Amino acid sequence: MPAESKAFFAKLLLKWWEKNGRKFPWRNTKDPYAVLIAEILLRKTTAKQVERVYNSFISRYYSPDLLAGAEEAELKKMLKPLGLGGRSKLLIEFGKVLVEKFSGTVPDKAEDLMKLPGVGLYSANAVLSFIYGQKVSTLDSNFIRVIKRVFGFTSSKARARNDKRAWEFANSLVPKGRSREFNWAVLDFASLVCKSRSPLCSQCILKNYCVFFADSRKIEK
DNA sequence: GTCCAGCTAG
DNA sequence: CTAGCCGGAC
Repeated sequence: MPAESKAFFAKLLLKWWEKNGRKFPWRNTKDPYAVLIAEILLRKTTAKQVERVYNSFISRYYSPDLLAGAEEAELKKMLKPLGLGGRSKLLIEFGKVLVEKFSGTVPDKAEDLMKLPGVGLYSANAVLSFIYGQKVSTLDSNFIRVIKRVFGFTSSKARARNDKRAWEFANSLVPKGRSREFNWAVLDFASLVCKSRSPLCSQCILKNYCVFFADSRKIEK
C-alpha cells in the first residue's frame, strides 16, 4: 500500500474492527491509572494471562495510594500466573512515584508520564490516545509488523521500536478523533489476522493492497 | 526451541 | 547497544 493511502488504511481497519474487535476489561475504563496498570502487566506477556488477574488486581489496588503501600508478598502471589515476579517491586515503585511526585494524579503529558517507573513511550501514548484522544500511536511489535508488511516500511535500526521515523509514520496513520479505536484496531488486527507466525492472508481485508502479500505470491510463481 | 500490548540497567 | 525479565502457548 502506498504511503499516500493512510486515510484509506485507517478506514478499512476501523470498519474491520467494528465487527471483529476484542473486548478486554482494561478497555472499559476511562481511568488513566487503570490503563497504565494494564500496560505494565501486558508487556512481554500474553493478553490471555493478564485477563486472569486484572480484575482482582484493580479491585484490590484501585488507587495509587493502595499500590504504594502494598505488601510485596501479597502482590507477588496475585501476579504469580503472569510470571515475571520482579514486576511486583516495579508496580509498588510505580505507585510510590505516582503518589510522591504527582500527588496520585496521572499526568497528561508524555514527558511526565515517562518519569514513572515502568512507563515508556508506548505506555505513555496508550494513556494519551485511549484517555485524552491525542493523535499518537501505540507502536509495539504488533504495530511494527503491520506497517512492515502492509506498507513495506523498513527501519535502519536493529529495533524499529527505537526508530523515530517509525513513530512518526505510525502517528501519521492515526485518524483524528478515533485514536482510541484505531490503536485497538491495529493491535487486534495484528493479533487475529496479521499474525507473526502464520498470517491469515487469504482472509485479510488488506491483501490486495499489501506489499508482503504481493511479494509472497511472487515467490510462489 | 521461539515468541508474547516493553522497559530498565549496564 | 544488548541482556534480562520469566510463565505459558505453539
